[in-house]
Amino acid sequence: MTLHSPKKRPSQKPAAPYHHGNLPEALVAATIAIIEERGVEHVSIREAARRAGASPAAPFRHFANKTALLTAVADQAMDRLKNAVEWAIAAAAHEAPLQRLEALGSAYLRWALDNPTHFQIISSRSLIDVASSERIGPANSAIRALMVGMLEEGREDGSLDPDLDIDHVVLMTRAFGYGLARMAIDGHLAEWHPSEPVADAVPKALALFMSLLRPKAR
Amino acid sequence: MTLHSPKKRPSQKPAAPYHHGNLPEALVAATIAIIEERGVEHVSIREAARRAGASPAAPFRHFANKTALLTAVADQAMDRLKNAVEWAIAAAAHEAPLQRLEALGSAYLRWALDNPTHFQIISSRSLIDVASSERIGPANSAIRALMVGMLEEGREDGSLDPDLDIDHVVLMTRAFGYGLARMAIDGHLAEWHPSEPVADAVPKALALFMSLLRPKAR
DNA sequence: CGTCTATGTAATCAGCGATTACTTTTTTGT
DNA sequence: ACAAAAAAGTAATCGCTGATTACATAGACG
Repeated sequence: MTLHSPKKRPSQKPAAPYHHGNLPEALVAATIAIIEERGVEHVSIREAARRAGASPAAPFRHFANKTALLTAVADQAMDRLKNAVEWAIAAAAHEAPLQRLEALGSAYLRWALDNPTHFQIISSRSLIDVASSERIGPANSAIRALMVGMLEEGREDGSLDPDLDIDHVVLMTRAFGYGLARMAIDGHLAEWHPSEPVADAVPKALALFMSLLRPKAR
Repeated sequence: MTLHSPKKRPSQKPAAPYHHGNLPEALVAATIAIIEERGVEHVSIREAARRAGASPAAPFRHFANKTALLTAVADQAMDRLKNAVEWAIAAAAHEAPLQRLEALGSAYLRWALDNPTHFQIISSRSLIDVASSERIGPANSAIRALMVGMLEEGREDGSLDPDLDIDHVVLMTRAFGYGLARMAIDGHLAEWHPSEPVADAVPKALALFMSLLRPKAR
């Protein structure tokens, strides 16, 4: 006890400094882990704080409430979905417009099935607050704009019936894709269509839908 | 205090007998009221018990847990949806098969928009336990069977492309209808398609979808 | 160096789902 | 008719939750 440095904390491990360093990110990561382990309905602020090594009240310094925390998770998830979609479109850049639309739908559905918990969060409107997010609304608008562009192109080159109102085609397409993803993730699909594994039925349904969009042989 | 009847309870009002009479039903009704007032995520067993005039523990004599209570609500809601759909089909009994399918879809969507809270409950797979319900699974199967019947009829009379696989058409149709209903109820539709009131967009999207199902002019 | 601010904690509140032990009523068998 | 059993209620309690308040500490910055 003579020449030892007069540190107040002689313990070996760094022993959790008073300030975490990056608590917000740690909380988001912990929340994602909870969701993946136990489902989105079991998320609790206190558990996230526990995992991040903070007190139960600490999260409230960074997130006004539980909704804000989950909205931060949703923001991150939405970025990933948007990236997945944009990457798939870029890979299909040389194809016909309705092929690219199908690629978009395929990427959307694949991402949803691969990341069901993230999909549930960005889809929820009771757990998150879309209005207070800076990413979710714009990302959805961007995806919609891509769809509109492809459909307009398809109308010009004759691969889409020119009488169709594009706004409603976009809505119909989104309703189909969203409904299919939710059915698959929430378990409705397995109940409704038990004859086939979900992973097989989803792309088949998408292909069928796209085939209806194209002009029939005449 | 002499000739009065020796009743133990001389109070004027019946004063809440020890046994409620029909607590299960009262709890289901109270739960529905809570859902409609404050949303499905604010349902609590204790609040339902309070409204039914029972102690916080009383509900557990009739429902094993919160899920069981909400499943009872869902059972009742599913009956109503099934009735709405069957009534609409009966009213269209004289029409062509794809017209009847559209009538089914229209009734489904109208019921969903008119009863958003009930729709949310029967659609949820985290709040209720479909496997332990005696109504939900069969009702869904019945609706699916109606759709299959109409589509088979449509294939025979030439109003549906005979190459289409009916199982996948049914799945696609259900995904579209379910997705559209959820988008409308959860608020996605207003975000995605802001140019038009939800109540206008839904039937238009349905009509558009049905038009794709019919053979094109050739 | 000293102060201000950001970030953390402890203590507390009301509400929740669920369980246990106990009480009261109704049903039922003889 | 009546006692025993079953059904239906209650009170008290547990551990958990979201959120708030008052206080403590660390870091940033003049």
